Parts: sequence; structure tokens; C-alpha cells
Amino acid sequence: MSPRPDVSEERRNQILEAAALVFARSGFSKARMDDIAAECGLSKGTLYWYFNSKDEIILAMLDRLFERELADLHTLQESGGTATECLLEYTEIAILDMTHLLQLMPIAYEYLALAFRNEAVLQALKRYSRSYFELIIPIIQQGIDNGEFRQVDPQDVAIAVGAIFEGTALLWVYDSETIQIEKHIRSSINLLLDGLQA
Amino acid sequence: MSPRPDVSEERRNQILEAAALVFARSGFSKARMDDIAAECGLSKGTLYWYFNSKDEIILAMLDRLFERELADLHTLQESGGTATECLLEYTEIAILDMTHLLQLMPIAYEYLALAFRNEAVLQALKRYSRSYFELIIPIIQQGIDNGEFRQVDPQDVAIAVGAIFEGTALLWVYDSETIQIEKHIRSSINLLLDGLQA
DNA sequence: TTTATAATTGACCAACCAGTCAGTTTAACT
DNA sequence: AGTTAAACTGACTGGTTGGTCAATTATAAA
Repeated sequence: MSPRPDVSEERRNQILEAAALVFARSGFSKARMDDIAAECGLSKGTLYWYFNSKDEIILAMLDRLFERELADLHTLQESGGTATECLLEYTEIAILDMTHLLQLMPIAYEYLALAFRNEAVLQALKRYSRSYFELIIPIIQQGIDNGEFRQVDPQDVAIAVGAIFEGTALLWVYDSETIQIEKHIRSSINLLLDGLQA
Repeated sequence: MSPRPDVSEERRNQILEAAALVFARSGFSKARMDDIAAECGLSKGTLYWYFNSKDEIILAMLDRLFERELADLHTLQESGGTATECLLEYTEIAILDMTHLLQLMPIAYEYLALAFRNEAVLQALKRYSRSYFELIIPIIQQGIDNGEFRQVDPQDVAIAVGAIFEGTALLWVYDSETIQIEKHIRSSINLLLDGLQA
């Protein structure tokens, strides 16, 4: 039937990989389709064979990034241990992800800015956010139930934890000399855990 | 001497005010100089009488935003009270600022993305960040000195507080239905303060 | 070998817009 | 009223770039 082997998946990945690098380097607007084409060793025409527009690449890239992130986080569910141990393990996984994605961090803020005027981006962010809460709230609830933590609103705690992660990364952009992402996420999470003790 | 009264300051403010609205609405790239001109009721030519380029407007806007922010925060220094009271008051001021600047929040993330490839923006962010730490670390130190807080690294705490502010705002972008900035900043700060008690 | 079609190319086009500038208006001062 | 120069205008231009498409290539199947 098909006169050539189907390389669609491979090509799409190749393009999205290159796009991430180029977008991180130049930002969504300054990055040209020709730059992405050059980065992945294809021609601009080929990009348009696999994607309908620049915006579609930007959207597809977001989904891909979150897919990976969530896959990593879901390894967490299997691990046992106390709620505290669980949160600390979660912290280490999230730190690892973050350091891997450090070079793509500019993109994260581009997406945040975009979310205000692009509904699809906003929905993707919201979906990711909810996945995070579905994962973390039960852990905190468990900690309360077994008397490890005092009576608190698990959602409030989950939000505090999330805010510490995202906020520390953001402060690192402000001043990467002062902020050490790994160290300061750990110290903040520990301060928070201290406040949770029963 | 001058055949017309000097309206430079007024015009620059007028332009930066309009630019903030337009940039928040459309983003730095999509926003056109003609949009800004229309928004402030001047012509494009006049924008270039007061600013040399679009980038210069973007830079000047950043300085202006931070000036205001810092002015608000410095009202804090005058107030007395315990370190806890001081931090709670700081929280309220920051929340107030944040809710005022809610409509300009898209711009904040544009600047963060820009900071990765624009040294001037990065330096401005760093300056602001350091002003924040200079303000907040002494408060925490005082809390430790007078036995209100247990022995902790004041910088770690300052970073945790900053991360909570910035991170909560960021989570709100992710999901404005779930996150209530005011409520959740307060709850997170309180959790943190609980962990600091001697 | 031939055929069919998926995959790829890159020159090209049309829209867009930052920045320019020759000309006009305004108001302080004579 | 006339003079001066700052303030202002908006039509215009040149460079840029997302997207197109006719032509070409590669390869599985006949």
C-alpha cells in the first residue's frame, strides 16, 4: 500500500525536539520556521508536511513536555513509605526533572504568557495542574489520616508544595547566583514539613 | 527658551501606561507600535519622539513596574511589631500589589522568558530580587534573635516566602478556578510560619 | 522494470510592521 | 503679528518571515 515506510512518528519527534531547542534559544516569536528546519536537518516544506502551522508545533510541544513530566511523576505512586518519605521522594523526582529541563525553562514562561490569550494552552496547563493535585493531595491526606501530620487542608498543603517548586525555579531566573534550585527547594519543603508535624 | 511647555515626563508615563495595557493584551511580539499609539491617543511618530525603539519601551516599562512595587514594599520598614506580625503585614501588602497588577501578569512572564536572552532585563530582575531579600532577611533575622523563631537560615526562609508568592501566582495562571491567590498565599505563609516557631 | 504515491525540497509570495522623515501644528517669547 | 523650536503627524519603505506549491526523489508493491 504505502510506497515508503511510515516515518511520521519519528519525524514529528525529530521536529518537536529541534523546535524545543530553537524556541528555548530564541523565544516563540523570534524563532523562525527555517531555524527549526535547519536544527533538525529538514526543509521548511517538510515541517509543513507534518504540522499545519507554527502554532501547531508550539501546542504539540507543550503536550509532549507534560506527557514526559507526568510519566516521571507517576513512578511515585508505586513507592510505599510514610507521607513524609513520599513527599521527600516526590521532591527528589521533581528536582531531577527540573534540572533536566533547565535548558528548556525559557519555554515554560513563554507558555505561561501565552496561556492568557490562547485557550488551548490554558487548558493544557490546567490539565497538568489537576494531574499534579490528584497525585499529591492523597499523599497528604494519608499523612493526616495516620496521625503523621496535624489537621490541615490537604489542598492548601498541595498548593504550598507546588508553589515552592514553581516559585523557587522562578526566583532562580531572577538571580541564579543567589538561588540554588536543588538546595532551596529542599530547604523550603523541609520548613513546610516542619510546620505540618502533629 | 522652549516654545512649548515640557510634557516629556507626562508623555512618557502616558506611553508606558498604554504600552502596559497593550502588551498585557497581546504580548510583546504581537503588540504593534500602532496599537500602543492608538491606546494612548498619540501617533506612532510621537512614540519615537520619546523612545528610540519598541525594546526601549519594554525596558522602561519594567523599571517603572519595579519602582512602584518596591515603593509599596518599603512602606513596610516603618512598621514595628514582632517578626511574625511584620511578615504577615508584608504578606498583605504583597497580596494587594498582586491583585492590583493581576491584569498585567502576562507581562511578568514575558519578562521572565526575555530574561534568558536579554541581559538588561535579567539585571533588572536581579536588582529587584536583591532589594526583596535586603528587605525580608533582616525581619527574619530579628525573629530569630528575639527567640520568636527557632534557629534557621534567614535566607532560606526569605527564599521560601518569595517562592510561595511567586509560585502561588504562577499556579493561579495554571488553574484560576482552583487557586485563589489571596487565600492560598495566606495559608501557605501560615504553614511556613508554623514551621518556624521556636 | 514500471508504477504509484508518500515524502521532501526550496524558491517564491504576500502580509506584516518597526522605524523614518518631510511636513504641520502648537505655544512661549519677542 | 511674527518668530522660533519643540511637539506631533501619518504615509511610506525595506526587511523579515509564515506559509505555499510545483517539481523532485525515494521506495514499496505490481
